[in-house]
Amino acid sequence: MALEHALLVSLTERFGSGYELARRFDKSIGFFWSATHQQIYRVLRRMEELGWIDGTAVTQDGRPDKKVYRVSPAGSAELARWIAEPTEPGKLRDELAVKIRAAAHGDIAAVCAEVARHRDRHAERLELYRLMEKKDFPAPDQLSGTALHQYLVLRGGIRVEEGFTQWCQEVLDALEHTRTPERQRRP
Amino acid sequence: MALEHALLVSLTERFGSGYELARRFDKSIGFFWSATHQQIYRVLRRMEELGWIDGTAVTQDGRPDKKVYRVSPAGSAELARWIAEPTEPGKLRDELAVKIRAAAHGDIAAVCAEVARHRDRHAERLELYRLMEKKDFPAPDQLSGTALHQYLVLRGGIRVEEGFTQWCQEVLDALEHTRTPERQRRP
DNA sequence: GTCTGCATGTAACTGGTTACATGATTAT
DNA sequence: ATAATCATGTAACCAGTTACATGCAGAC
Repeated sequence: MALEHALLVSLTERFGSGYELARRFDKSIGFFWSATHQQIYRVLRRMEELGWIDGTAVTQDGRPDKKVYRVSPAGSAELARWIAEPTEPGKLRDELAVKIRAAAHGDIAAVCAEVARHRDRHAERLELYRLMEKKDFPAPDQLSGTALHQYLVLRGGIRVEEGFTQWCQEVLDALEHTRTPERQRRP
Repeated sequence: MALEHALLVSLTERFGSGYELARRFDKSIGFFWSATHQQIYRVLRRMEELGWIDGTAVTQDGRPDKKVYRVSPAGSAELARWIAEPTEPGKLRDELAVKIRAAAHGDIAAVCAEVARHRDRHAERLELYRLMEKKDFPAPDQLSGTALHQYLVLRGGIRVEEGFTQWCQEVLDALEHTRTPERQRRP
């Protein structure tokens, strides 16, 4: 049920249309909770039915009409309620781990290539996040409120990506070591 | 599509019934890819239709009959094919991050409690994984084959849980610091 | 004249969860 | 008695993805 509430957060801070929300999701919130525009439209409709948000049709010229949503008092209450409610830590789901575990039943060289690819992807993400950290939060000690919370989530992303890149490297080292054990010790 | 292949791995190493697979999933593979027994039964049926596995009804006395599955040559081929196929790094989905991001719109004390709870859960998992590491893999340098791959996946779990516990602590420190900033400096 | 951006939508499908049912055996 | 374990299943549901459709505006 987090998508609804992620949208409530986004709309609380700035009202907008489904399209705009989908674009916002490509940044910040989308790093840890993503959704396609179809899913967003559907959820917005349901949220409007529930009375959590109010939609207003806005006619535009030169552009398609749009429907702008605002959080209702009921929506704010729901968000506050949800925040205080305990959540189960979600389970991990990593296909790469399944492949590593399955490596003995296939081509180990291919698994290595795959792990290297993932390592590079995670390293890229990590670099992006570190750039954002430097640029958007140069003085983290002085942060408070929403800016602080945004920073803390970004820190989470950084830690996760660090963990993944390091793990991929560890796996690569171990797998390649067993593939060519003698060569490692030659002068 | 990873559940099918996780089941193929499990069945390749030891044949078994749906029930047994579900129980195995509670350990090892289940740490990074879990499934309910209903989902497993359904997927097994589909896999049998595809010819990846062969099921044999086994009558037991004193216990309910069961259906034991074995991987067919086609199943082995499919597993090998899948292993070599590239996969997209899956997106993160963490509700806790959404809550932290939303903290300004609700009760920050409740968010702190939630973060502390998650930190403890992750710390428990971490301890469990470290125990498994010590007990099941006392000499990781000598590992090879499936045992090595199991170990490497466990290492991933350890890194992830380390990252999460540390992140939760960082968030807690930051949030509690802003709640009572003056008291931190009193003698 | 083709491509990108804005803006929304339907339909079909996949993957997974929740709730419930059955029925025997063994352990407390 | 009653609870847990073994073993499988149906049905309904929820969340999310993929594919496709529409149509105009502005840029190249």
